[in-house]
Amino acid sequence: MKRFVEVEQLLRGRGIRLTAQRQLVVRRAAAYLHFTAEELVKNVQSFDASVARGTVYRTLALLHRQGIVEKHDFRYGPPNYEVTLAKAHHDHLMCVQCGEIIEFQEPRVERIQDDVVRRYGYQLLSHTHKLYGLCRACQQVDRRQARKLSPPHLHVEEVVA
Amino acid sequence: MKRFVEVEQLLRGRGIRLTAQRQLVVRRAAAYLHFTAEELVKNVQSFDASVARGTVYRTLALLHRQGIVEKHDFRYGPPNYEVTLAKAHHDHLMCVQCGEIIEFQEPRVERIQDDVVRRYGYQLLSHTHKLYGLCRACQQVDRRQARKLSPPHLHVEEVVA
DNA sequence: CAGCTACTTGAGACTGAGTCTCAACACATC
DNA sequence: GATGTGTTGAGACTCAGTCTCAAGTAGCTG
Repeated sequence: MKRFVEVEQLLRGRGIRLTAQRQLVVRRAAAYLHFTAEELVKNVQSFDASVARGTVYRTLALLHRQGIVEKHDFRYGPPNYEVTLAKAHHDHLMCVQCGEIIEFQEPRVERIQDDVVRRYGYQLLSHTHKLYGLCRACQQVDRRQARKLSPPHLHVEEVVA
Repeated sequence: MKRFVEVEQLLRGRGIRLTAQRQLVVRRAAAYLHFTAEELVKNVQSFDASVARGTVYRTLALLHRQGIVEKHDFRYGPPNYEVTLAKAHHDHLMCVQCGEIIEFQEPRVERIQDDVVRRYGYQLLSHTHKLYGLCRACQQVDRRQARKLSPPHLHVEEVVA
């Protein structure tokens, strides 16, 4: 099932009005793994130029409040958003050269976190765990850079379904 | 030994000019555990109002390039900076209510990270691991909130030495 | 110490990302 | 179709951060 259908059902179920603009924003957002707010604005406007920037931001905030999208502050540039509905919790590994983002799961880390939090008497609400490095391809590009070769490869990120 | 002395020695050793403005910025930065760029601007200007905002940002960028300060994107608000010179690596636990930040070390997590990175063929360069929750005091404030009691406590953060 | 060069600074314009305001519009319900 | 509430587009605004540039300063060299 396409991801945006679930999101739309959820919103409707909560009595939230699903206007044409909101549908477009939801569908475009669901088509990407990770995106910045401005990327989403451009993408939405390429389908319907009359949708205002403010509307995209508002809808994004709405989805965030509803727990449907998550906001990630990767270093380097503005925050990334991600539609996480019906997705298991995961953390991120990012290539600082080409920007590829890999999602990983590590239950062992989650257990250690509980330890840490207990140690300081905190109540854990959420966490972020981000690893930054070079992907295999970029490590090679780096090595070839001395010889000034090809530009870094690109990762196309649009989800097919 | 005061922290800023080390920083100043390091900069001089690398042939970087230590102007009066830079000294002031370094000293004020070293006086805090965590601070935002704008906080630092205000703090520096309270000692010498003639120092321009741009100079503070420039010096902060210089210290960052020199590996002396680290930048942390906590959610909620602009990024925090931290003078990390001669400080062991650590991660952060933050109270989302009062903003207290605790630094913790967890070698076990570092080992698991190496696993993850190997699994995807990456070369690890750095990482951030942030836990968000409620500190002991704020958990209690939360419980009392139904009865509308005292405002949240404050954490004074200036370092004494 | 005068002259030269390179670096640094203050002031303020500029930018990008995000928020706010408000009049116009759309929708759901009666 | 009247009414009330929620949503939208347009554009002004804010805030953090960057850039530009003329003026100032430091560190040589002779």
